[in-house]
Amino acid sequence: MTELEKYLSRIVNFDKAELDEISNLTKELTLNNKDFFLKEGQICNKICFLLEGLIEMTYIDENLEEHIIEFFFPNSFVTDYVSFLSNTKSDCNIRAISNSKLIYFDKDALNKLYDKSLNFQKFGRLISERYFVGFANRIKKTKLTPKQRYEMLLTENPELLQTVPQYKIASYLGISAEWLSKLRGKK
Amino acid sequence: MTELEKYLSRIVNFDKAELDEISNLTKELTLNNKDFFLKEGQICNKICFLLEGLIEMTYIDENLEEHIIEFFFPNSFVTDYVSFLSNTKSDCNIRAISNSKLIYFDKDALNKLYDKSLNFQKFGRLISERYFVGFANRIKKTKLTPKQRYEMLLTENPELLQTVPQYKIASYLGISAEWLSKLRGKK
DNA sequence: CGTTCAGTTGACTAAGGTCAATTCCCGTGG
DNA sequence: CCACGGGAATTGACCTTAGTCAACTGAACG
Repeated sequence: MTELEKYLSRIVNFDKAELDEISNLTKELTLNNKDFFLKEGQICNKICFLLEGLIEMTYIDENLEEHIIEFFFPNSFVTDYVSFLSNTKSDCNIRAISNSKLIYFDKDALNKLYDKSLNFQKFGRLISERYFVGFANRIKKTKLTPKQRYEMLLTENPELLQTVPQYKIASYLGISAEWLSKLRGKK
Repeated sequence: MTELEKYLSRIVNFDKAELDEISNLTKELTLNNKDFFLKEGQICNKICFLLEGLIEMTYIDENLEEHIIEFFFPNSFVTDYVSFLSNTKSDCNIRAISNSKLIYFDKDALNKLYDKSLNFQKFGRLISERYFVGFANRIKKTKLTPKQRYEMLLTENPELLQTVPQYKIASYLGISAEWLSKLRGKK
């Protein structure tokens, strides 16, 4: 059983034939460090599953400043789901920040799948729901102060601080790199 | 055709029988100003459709401070979708802030529906996706400064400032009521 | 008319940003 | 093995934004 199949099986109770059908749709993709998976202005028409490596998703605001909005780790889906769903140009960049191996579905393939059976529809629904729960929690965290957000990251995701340079963490938390450094020093 | 049916028809191409089936599952609910639809600690097992009135969703942080995370307007769905989906206790309050009329589905009814046909699964998926797009945009906005968030609200949703008291707007924006007042004065 | 609660205003304070200088780390070429 | 060059992190001085608290205004409603 592949990593993708393991992951999927935890979400929906697919039978062997269904898993095969999904696996047959996937294509492989290799990204080197700093390669883009998606550039601002493109429409995202893929959903990726990250096998190994590390990916960042950034957003460019109206002042042309780039903010990290998400890190993606192996065994999770990588996509600009908003662009994907609404078929609109992405305002995000998605970029490998270490050499990465992925597999992906493209949109047409996925939509065909959805129309094929209840289980596949259910799968699509559950993917959305998972994404959604993650984002909803993010919104709640934004009501915290930067310092609280940093402390929460420390307890929930300490390994992130080892694997990602500090200025990227700062961007993710929405604070300046200098201030993050000062926060860390204060301990 | 009811408002709900109109709304649904814009999402999925249901036939008459399907729409009837959905409508038959709904129950009516009236909330007076300040009545709760959901209290912290409860599991949300309903999805409501707001017919008239105004609803707020708030979140109580670890310092026991209450923050508004969403306003709901007529012809939209009202639920703590996270609690609903993951079957966990909500950390949110959902409360009418004017007299409101709603109809709702409960979870069991909806799940039965989902298993009935592809179109209903699709409906569930699309509901999630819509919710999701809304939340994703919220996350991007949190990278802006409070002032920028206020200005964005002004241009995108000016009527909100008429219908909702200012201290609630401040809570929604994540700033103090005094500071919002000062921002407004500076124009 | 008082009460009450939302909104405003001002003085003060604290959190966090900005800029610049410095140091640290690490890879690369000699 | 060393020198140096560049990006990341730290530190300090200074500034801006926003929070806090308290006093005041103002409208709404009995």
